[in-house]
Amino acid sequence: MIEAGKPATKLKSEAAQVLFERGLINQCTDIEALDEALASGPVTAYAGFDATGASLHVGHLMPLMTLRWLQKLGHRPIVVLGGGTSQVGDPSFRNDARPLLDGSQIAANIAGIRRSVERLVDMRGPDGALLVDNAEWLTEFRFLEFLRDYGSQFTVNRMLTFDSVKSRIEAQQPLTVLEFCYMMLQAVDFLELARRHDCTLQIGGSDQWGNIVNGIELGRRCDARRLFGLTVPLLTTASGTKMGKTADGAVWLHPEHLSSFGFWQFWRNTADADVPRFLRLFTEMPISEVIRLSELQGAELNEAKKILATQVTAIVHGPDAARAALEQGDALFSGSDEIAEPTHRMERHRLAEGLGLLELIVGVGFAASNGEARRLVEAGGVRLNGQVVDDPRRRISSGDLGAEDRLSLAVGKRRKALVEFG
RNA sequence: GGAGGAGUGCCCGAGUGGCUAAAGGGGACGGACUGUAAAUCCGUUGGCUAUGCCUACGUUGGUUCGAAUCCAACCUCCUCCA
Repeated sequence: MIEAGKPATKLKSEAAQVLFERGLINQCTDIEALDEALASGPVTAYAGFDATGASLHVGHLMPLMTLRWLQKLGHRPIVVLGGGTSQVGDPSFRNDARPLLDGSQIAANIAGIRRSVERLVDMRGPDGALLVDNAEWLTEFRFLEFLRDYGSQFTVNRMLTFDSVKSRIEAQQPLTVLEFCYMMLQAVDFLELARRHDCTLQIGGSDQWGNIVNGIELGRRCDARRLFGLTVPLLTTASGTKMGKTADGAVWLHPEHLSSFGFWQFWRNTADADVPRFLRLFTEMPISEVIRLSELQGAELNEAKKILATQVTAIVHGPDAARAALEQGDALFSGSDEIAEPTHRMERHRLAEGLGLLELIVGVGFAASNGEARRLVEAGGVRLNGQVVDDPRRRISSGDLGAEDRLSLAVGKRRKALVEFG
């Protein structure tokens, strides 16, 4: 087993080298043997995603990037959607049980997750990546059969030693049998994929180590198979917090939960110290280019951040969305409040009715209530046609309209609108 | 089944009859500085037809001139005992 950060002993396979230099390897059960396997022919690798949310988020990006690289280098990815395991809930490193999901929620979540996955790995063609749902086999088992076939291969003694459940037990928090069996289910997944698709490598987050190891063991005991496990690093920011939060919560991959521009902004706002690492992990630029960009200093790093944002957005949302986001970003921060195209439309007669500034701010969605809008105005954060307005009672009249009956409204540095009255 | 403890604003958490739209912290937002970074500093952080009104401290009722604060019942969670 290797730990992250240790220098790569001469790796033979391109795949292992790439994953290593990208920083995608945290731990591996047997890097030499895996390297050997990757060098001698195509390897089938899988990563699983439970349907705990309606969309994947940036935390899921690392295993997906790993699969993407493997695919690019001639190996074959399988993405497992946890339609079965989601009915149980992974207890790993959690001090309380997950709320149980019902079937319709799981189905809806899987549909959302699938769309992001399809962008990241190529499912097309006979050699394309495979997308499978573990409900396919997990729901088929009968209880006694399952216990006899697999329950006999696990000892509670060993299961209790895993860090992933230790804290729960030490904290004397209840760990139900249902949750406790999760690791068996994931182990069976691996075995099943090995049998069905000759899958020999499982990739997961570092919290999945225990679950992965169980699968490897099961493969050895049942079928004398040689399986491998690889974990990707936990994604944290330079400031030490678990990464992936914005004002509205997690940084979702699905455009319905976070717009492609919002996604782009997230990466554009990366802290300086995170830029080199993120370029490696989340873009596919040659390492030489990554290094060049990483060496930029001071304000020049902003260029690197834009490239980072655009590259990641292109991977997750497509090149067109990435380009549009870049343009939108440039326009937004060009210094003026001018935007080329109207973002909102309002009925012209509202001017005659005495449209208030606060109403306008709420109308374009920059504040949730008049009170909030009022505070923004009083704090001097609101600009009308480029001029700061600090009177909350200000009314909008036709005199405020410029060419084509438009006016610009901006709140803070990053929220700008062009309203057209027609 | 028995005994005790807890449920407060986006989150954590103080508050045990009026001065409480509720300390403090976090987060978020706005401002200054700047590079859309980090650090720092300042301000704001329930709603409204706004010198007033309404809604809010698990739920429902009650005591009181007046309750987040007292009482009762209920719901949820936790701890200990059986």
